[in-house]
Amino acid sequence: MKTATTDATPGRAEPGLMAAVMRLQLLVSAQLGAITEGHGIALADYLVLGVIRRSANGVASPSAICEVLHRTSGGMTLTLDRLEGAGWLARSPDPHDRRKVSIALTGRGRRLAVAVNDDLHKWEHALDLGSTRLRHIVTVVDEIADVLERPARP
Amino acid sequence: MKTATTDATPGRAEPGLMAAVMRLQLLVSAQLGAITEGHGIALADYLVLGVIRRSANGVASPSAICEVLHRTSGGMTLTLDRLEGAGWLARSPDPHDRRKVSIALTGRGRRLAVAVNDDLHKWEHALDLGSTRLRHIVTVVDEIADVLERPARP
DNA sequence: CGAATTTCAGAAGAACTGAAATTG
DNA sequence: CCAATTTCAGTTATTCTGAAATTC
Repeated sequence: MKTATTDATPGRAEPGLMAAVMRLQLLVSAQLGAITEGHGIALADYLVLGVIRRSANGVASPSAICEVLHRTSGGMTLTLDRLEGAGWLARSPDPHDRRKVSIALTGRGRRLAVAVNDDLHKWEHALDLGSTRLRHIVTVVDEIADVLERPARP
Repeated sequence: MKTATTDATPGRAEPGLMAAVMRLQLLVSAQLGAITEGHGIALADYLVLGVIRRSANGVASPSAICEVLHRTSGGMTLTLDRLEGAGWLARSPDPHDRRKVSIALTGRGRRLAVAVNDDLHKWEHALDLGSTRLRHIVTVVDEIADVLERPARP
């Protein structure tokens, strides 16, 4: 019976999408983190600002942010408290449904997010990939993400 | 002249390698985390096992692991304590240089790592990308990682 | 003695879980 | 009354920082 192990060979046997993506993830986290820290914000916190900035009308609800970033509501409250305290975002009550809260960036928050974003673009350019190549890469990355995003088949 | 501003338009203006990679990162973390948790180990801890398993002779030093995973030595000591306590790895003194310590997986640790790896492969297959397409994707991901890995030009 | 490697002690910060409060 | 949304309280687990110990 040999069906037990899928991979008995010690060396690398398959392409290994996961290993590749994990390696990319570690490198990206380290470098993006360095960029955001340079602006005085943690990567995880910048992601929150980014989600808000990219939301419709620049406004998002806490629960929507939770869903995108895979975080819990309780933890997000703390994070939003911190970011609000830093003056990067503001809460405001939803006029139509008073259970809800709208989160929007403040001027400072938007400026920070844009500044970080600009650095990211510079960083991309410094990679010195051709723009054609860049577009191709982005297409492929988006493709993987699309596949991962579609609901796991039941 | 259009080269000046990076992004004045509200909508999406550029490919945005970073946004794409970040999205991928979030999706991958969530799904890989779910897989490792299913085996009773956190993703971060599994990464440590993975680094050891893929090291030469299946042996690594704490500092080498730190470098790969961008962690501090103090923190790694705690992590190794935990993983050793769980019976997944073992420390042994280096015979040539007694300042050093060698970390190797135990049988249980290796079995766990292999089991997780098998699940990752199944998961990859379930994505149902053609194997040609898969190889292409891996190639592209590796290419980005290679670019990021080479020292930031001075 | 200076450098390298690991570990220890203490602390901080972030996130989660479960329950409570408010509103639809 | 039930569901949805956010917040609160308490806890837990993980990591970091800085210094100490050992050895080259």
